[in-house]
Amino acid sequence: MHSASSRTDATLLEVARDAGVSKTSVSRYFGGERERLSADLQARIAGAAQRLGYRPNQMARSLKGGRSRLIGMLVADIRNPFSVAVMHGLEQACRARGFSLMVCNTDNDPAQEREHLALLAGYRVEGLVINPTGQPSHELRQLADQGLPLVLLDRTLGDLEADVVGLDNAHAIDTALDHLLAQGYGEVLYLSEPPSRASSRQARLARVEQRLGEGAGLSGEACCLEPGDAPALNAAIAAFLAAPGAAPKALLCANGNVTLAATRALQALDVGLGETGLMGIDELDWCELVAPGITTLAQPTEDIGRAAVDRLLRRLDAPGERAPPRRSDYGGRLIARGSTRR
Amino acid sequence: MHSASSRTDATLLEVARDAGVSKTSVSRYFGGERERLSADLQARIAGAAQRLGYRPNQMARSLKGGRSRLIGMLVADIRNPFSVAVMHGLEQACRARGFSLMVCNTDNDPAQEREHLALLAGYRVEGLVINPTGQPSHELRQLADQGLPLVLLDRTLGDLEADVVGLDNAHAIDTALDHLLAQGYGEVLYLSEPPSRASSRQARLARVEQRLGEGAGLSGEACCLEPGDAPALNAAIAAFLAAPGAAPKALLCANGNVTLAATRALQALDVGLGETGLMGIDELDWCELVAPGITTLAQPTEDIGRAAVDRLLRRLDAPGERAPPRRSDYGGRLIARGSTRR
DNA sequence: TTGTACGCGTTATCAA
DNA sequence: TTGATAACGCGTACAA
Repeated sequence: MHSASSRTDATLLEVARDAGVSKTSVSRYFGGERERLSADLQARIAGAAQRLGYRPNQMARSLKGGRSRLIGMLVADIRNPFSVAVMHGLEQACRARGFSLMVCNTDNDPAQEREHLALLAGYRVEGLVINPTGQPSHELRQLADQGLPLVLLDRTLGDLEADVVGLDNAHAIDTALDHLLAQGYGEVLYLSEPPSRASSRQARLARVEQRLGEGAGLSGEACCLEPGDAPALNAAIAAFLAAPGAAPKALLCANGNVTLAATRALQALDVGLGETGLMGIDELDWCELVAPGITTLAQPTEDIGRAAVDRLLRRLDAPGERAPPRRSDYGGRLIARGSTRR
Repeated sequence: MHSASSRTDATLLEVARDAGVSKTSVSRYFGGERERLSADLQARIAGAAQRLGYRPNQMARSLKGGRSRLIGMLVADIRNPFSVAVMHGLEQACRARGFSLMVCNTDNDPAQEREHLALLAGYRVEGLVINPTGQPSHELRQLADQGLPLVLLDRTLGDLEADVVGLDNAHAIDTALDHLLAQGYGEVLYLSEPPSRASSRQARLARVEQRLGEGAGLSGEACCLEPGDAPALNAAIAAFLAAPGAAPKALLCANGNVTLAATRALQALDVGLGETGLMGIDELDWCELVAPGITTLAQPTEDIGRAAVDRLLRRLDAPGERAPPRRSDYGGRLIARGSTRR
């Protein structure tokens, strides 16, 4: 029963010989043209393939046809649940349309990004979905210039010619601030990681500053801190809460990581949630568990994943068209909980 | 600056022509044999490759050489942080040793598992790391019989010839129960998903029942529920807490999912953590946030990932040896928090 | 409906 | 140190 130890896979030719037919027929059988074969041949081929444990060699297949049927994904931080959720949507959409997804994690490291890019290019992925780290690397620009379909998640990247799929940041900020206002909060501290080169952070920050500048019942400030700098975060929050002001105060967090850090900080400062408002962009499964529940704005991650694949395949179907980059924005969903109930 | 829209990658032959050398020399240059080429040739090839934006075609490379340099991973639930953490370790280890990781998510669906298996086999992965769903599929058994190196994460799978890497379940249970005992709890409710075909769940459950049967200061029971059946869970916990008994009571959760569900249930029942003990296997980033912090037993996920790759490559380096399956167990790390402090 | 012959981009073998 | 040539496994004309 156990086969030889050589680990040589059966080839199309072997199947053909075993079945007593030609290579072409076997190729047709596995290439989705079974109808064109006689019932007899089909049975013989199926039998032989079964017997030999034959599997078409994708490498050879894509070498010949030029179609690898592979989509690459570059994700900045695989441990970020948001990235995983998008990846899940992507993968589903890819499979549904006959593609496979090759995922590479860069750990926010430009060197790893370059390395992985070379890898994906080597496997001749037909499209690339990227959750970019910072500046577009030379490798990436080169691929883009070659005309490889590119979709950026959540943020634009320099002047790169690529579609962008992500949250409608201005609308998301409006939704959040309107919610806080409606709940009776008047003073807001917006917490974000440094927006430096991440366009989505810039967009959110800009909208926050615009809204807070307008007045209209809300005032406050924005504060950008390096992720992981807990002391600075604690200090910033403490200062905000200690500052004089009659209106109830609330914290708005730019993403899931910040929400996590801010929740830690509030616990360290022994501040009650709700009394002081807390709200974050990105829904996480623990947000309902931290009493009395943390209000979030959930991103439609599956939609985003699907949209990314759509963009990619649209470009693949119209090769050489060079349509202008397009951006698709999706709205978030407000999940109100106790942390914004006074 | 912009290249043609055709998306045809430069080939080795084109580089050779542009550089005025032979294919062989270019192949040597990119195949890691640069030392054997004269400085002049090296420079000419480098220039031409640069100019043309050449990237070796992995497909063709692996077609010829038979080495795809690909490791496949099949994960049952990509949204499980434990899986992601292991995947992270795997990926690092793969890269460090010149391999790439192709990850497929099965969403616990046997049909998807089969499909993805066919895919990975098609790309001629040289090894497979699997977080199995249930019964070994026919496809999987076939690959194993062919001698494809296989590593199972966390659970054995029927009589499949494969290495297994995971937690030392008996030791983990002992650590957990000893901790609960030391903290003064005497009555334990062990919560798990149905162990049906998952060997690690069986192992944990068996050890729990053995220990609870021994007495030695601990008594209690085990309760297996379908994931997501919140009403049943609430009822089970309520019954446990209502039952007469002098000793302080504690819940022990078999994995992260169960911990999440149990935490929800305890909140619904308005039970204070600590007063009633709560402890879970698997560390999650929110466990410290749910007041007063949830005690966990963290799995050494990165170690597990690395070990899996080690096993795989060891078999790859000794082809045809058919060493007997081997199992590697790793110890967990206790993270004591307020939920087990009375 | 079935088979023959060639090429995809690369590496390996052998000769110079 | 270099180069010519034959595979690798498959798809796809084209011919029968």
